[in-house]
Amino acid sequence: MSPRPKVGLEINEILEAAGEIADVHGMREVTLANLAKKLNIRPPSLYNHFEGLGGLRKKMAIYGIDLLYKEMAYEAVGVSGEAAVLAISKAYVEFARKHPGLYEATLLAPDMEDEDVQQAGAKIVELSVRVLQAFDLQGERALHTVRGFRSILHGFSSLEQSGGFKMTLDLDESLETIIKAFIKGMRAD
Amino acid sequence: MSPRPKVGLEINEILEAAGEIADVHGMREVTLANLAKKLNIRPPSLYNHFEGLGGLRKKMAIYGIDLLYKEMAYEAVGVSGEAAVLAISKAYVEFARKHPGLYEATLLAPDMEDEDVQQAGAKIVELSVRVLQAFDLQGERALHTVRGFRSILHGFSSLEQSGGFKMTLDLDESLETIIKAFIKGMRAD
DNA sequence: TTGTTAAAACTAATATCATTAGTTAAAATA
DNA sequence: TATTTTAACTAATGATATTAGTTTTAACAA
Repeated sequence: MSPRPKVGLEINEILEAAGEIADVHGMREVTLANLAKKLNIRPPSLYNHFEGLGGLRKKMAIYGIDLLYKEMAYEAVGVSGEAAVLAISKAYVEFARKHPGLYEATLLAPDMEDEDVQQAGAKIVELSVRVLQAFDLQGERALHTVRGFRSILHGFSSLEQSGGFKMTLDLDESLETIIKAFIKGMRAD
Repeated sequence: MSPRPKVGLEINEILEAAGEIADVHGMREVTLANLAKKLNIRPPSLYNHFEGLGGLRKKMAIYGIDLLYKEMAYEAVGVSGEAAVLAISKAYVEFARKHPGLYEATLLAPDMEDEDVQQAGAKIVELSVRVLQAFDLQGERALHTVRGFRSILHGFSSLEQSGGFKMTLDLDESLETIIKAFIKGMRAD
């Protein structure tokens, strides 16, 4: 058997620390220097845990997507139809609000086509598909619906986070109105 | 009067060069070093044209937003109602396709709350408001509609650009279907 | 308990950046 | 032609990511 020395840090502790920096100061401040300082180690030591800064960004993206998925899935239990769609929608934007840095990280992977990143995202798509299946959409229309749903969630969160919505108009009300309208429009033949 | 020496580079030539780098290699490659090399000057000389890398990113964001606005406004002439909404929607995603780097730049301003950045974006919001007015939406519902419309366009473009849509399903058809459904749902009382 | 092994830390060094300071060249206006 | 403003330059600094090679640490086997 191979010895598995448990010395120092677990990858999850590292991602947690990196997530904290990202949430508080933004992804721009997630540098190997800053991360190492927070962990009380030297920057080169981080290379034992991931492949440089790009590797860290990739791992952070997956970490964030997984967390996002978990919160969506949690809110989806025990509800169905429109209520379920609204539930996972709110969970999505709530995640972006609570973890602005990690949400930013989910969009900052060096290569979004990467196998692992795709796989993490696929779970969210799958969840969306399952929730939207309640509306019995036919063939291609079902696929268009999923694309639209994702576009709304992602666009809404991004715009909200970057201060794109200026008006003093309740944001949660906007999201609910938008989602309801989209579903209604998609169901109409 | 103050002499205005025209020597060397115009700010627009610089932004054009920076935009080229961004479109071909991504915003990550837009460094002062790379930009200076492309312009055949030394990196510090760029500080005569903008305030460091942050200043460049801000100017690129505004430059991109302006360009995006122009293309949308161009496609909006001579059409009305749903056709107009579809026209500016297509112009939006087409811009992101033709200028992936500049579109990336529009989201990468160091401070999205910045006065100049806000002002550039306001023109697009205004155009959207004007086009959506054809549907006679009342009060707050009109504002929710604009928010939803922007979310769809931004989300769709971002996801398309980062390879978020995997299925072999026509993208333009998706966009048209999504926009039509959203409008239909918003018009329904 | 003790030796082996693999993981994870370290030091030292390098290359690439952005950035600042101070200086020089160039061109448009008066 | 002289002045003034702009925009280029050189030189230097500090921060960064990254590589190479080495040492320490801790789990496992003997």
